Amino acid sequence: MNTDLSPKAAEIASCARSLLATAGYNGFSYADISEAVHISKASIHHHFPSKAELVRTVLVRYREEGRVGLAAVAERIPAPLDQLQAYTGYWAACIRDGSAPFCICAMLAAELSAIPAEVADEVRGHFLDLTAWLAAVLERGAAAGVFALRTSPETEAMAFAATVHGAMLSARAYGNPEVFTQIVQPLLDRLLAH
Amino acid sequence: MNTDLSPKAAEIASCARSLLATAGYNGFSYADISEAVHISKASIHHHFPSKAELVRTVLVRYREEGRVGLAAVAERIPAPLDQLQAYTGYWAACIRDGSAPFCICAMLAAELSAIPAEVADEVRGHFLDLTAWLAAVLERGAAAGVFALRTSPETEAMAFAATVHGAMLSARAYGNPEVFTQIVQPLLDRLLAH
DNA sequence: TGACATGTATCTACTAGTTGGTAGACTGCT
DNA sequence: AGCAGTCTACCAACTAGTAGATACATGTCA
Repeated sequence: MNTDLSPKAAEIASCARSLLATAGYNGFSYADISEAVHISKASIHHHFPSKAELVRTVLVRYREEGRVGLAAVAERIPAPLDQLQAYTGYWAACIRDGSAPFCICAMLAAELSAIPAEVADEVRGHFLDLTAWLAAVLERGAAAGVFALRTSPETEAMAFAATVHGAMLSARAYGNPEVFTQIVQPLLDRLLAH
Repeated sequence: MNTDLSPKAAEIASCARSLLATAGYNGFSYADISEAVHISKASIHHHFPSKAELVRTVLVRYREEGRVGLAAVAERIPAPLDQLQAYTGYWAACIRDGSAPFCICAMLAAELSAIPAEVADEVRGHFLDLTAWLAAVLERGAAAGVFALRTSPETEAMAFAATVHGAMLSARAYGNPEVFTQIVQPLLDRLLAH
C-alpha cells in the first residue's frame, strides 16, 4: 500500500480533505477540486481513478496522521490529563484558525449509509482507533489515581469522543469556534478525582 | 404561515424527513422521493416548489413537533432528572427501532455551509431552542438541589446536547443503537448531586 | 338542473446544467 | 522508447425545475 503521492496528487488530496470537512462526501464534486487546484477534471481522474478512491486515500492518510499524532502525544507527554488536553487543544486550534473545522471521519459518519462501502470502512476504523487510544489514556489516568471513572474506560472513552464530536457540531451550528472550547473544557475537569 | 399539508404533501414531507436523517441534504434527490412515494418528480414540485422549500417545511414541522414534545415533558413530568431522561429515552427508542436514527438538525448542522441559507436558519433555530430548554431544566434541577452543575446552566446544556448528538454519530458509526444508550446513560448519573 | 368556472392534483415530456468518468492526443522528462 | 502528467472533447446518467395537458372535484350562477 503506497501512501506517497506526487505533489499534484497531494494537492488534490489536501483540497478534497478540506472540502470533505466543510461539505461532506456528497457536498463536493470534481468540479470544485478542479477549480481550486487549477487542473482539469480529467487530470484528477489520472491521479485518482474514482471519487471513492480519492476519498479513501484521503482517509487512509488522515488516519495515519492521526495515529502518528496520538502516538507522539502518548510518548512525549507524561500526564494523562495533559494528553487529553493535547488532543482537545489540537482540535480547538484547528477549529479556531479554520484550517480543519471538523473531523472528516465524524462528518462521514453522519453520511455513513450514503457513501461507498470502502470509505465507510475507513470511517469505522477511525472511530475504533480513537476510542482505543482514549480508553488507554483514561485507564492509565485511573490507575494513577488522577481520573475518577464512573464506568469502564471504553465507555468513558466513547462518551469523551462523542462530546468532542458533538462540540464540533455545535461550534459549527452557532458559527462560533469558542463554543467548542466552552463545551470541551469542563469535560476534562469532570474527569479529575477530587 | 400554514403548516397544514394535504395527505400527499405530508407523505412527501415525511419521506423527505427520513431521507434527511439517513443521507442529509445532498444525499437524496427528488427521484428518491418519487420512487418511495409513487408520484412523479413533477408532482413533488406541485406540492413544494423547490428542494429548499421542501426541506424548510420539514424543518419547521420538525421544530414545532420538538417544541410541543419538550413542553409536554416539562409540563407532565415533575422531576428535572426524569425530564432529561424522557428526552434521551425518546431518542434511544427512535434509534433502536430505526424510525428516526438521527436528529435531522444535527445532520444538517454538519452540512451547514453546503445547504441553502433559509434551511440553515432553521437548523440554528433548533439548536437555540434545544439548548434553552435543557438549560431551563438544568437550572431548575440545580435550584432544587438535585443537580450539581460545574458551570453555567447554558454551558452545561450545550455540553449535554453535544454529547447526545455525538452519541447519535457514534451509534451510527458502530452500527449499534445500544452505543447511544451506553454513552448517554452515564451522562445523567454524572449530573446528580451526590 | 345544467353550464361554466375555479382549484387541486396528477401526468408526460422536456430543459439546462452538473455529476463522475472515458478516449485519445499532446507535452516534456528520463 | 517509455512514461507521467496534462489537456480538450466527449459521454451517459442524474440534478432540480418547467411547460402544458388532463382529470376530477367543487363551487356559482342562470
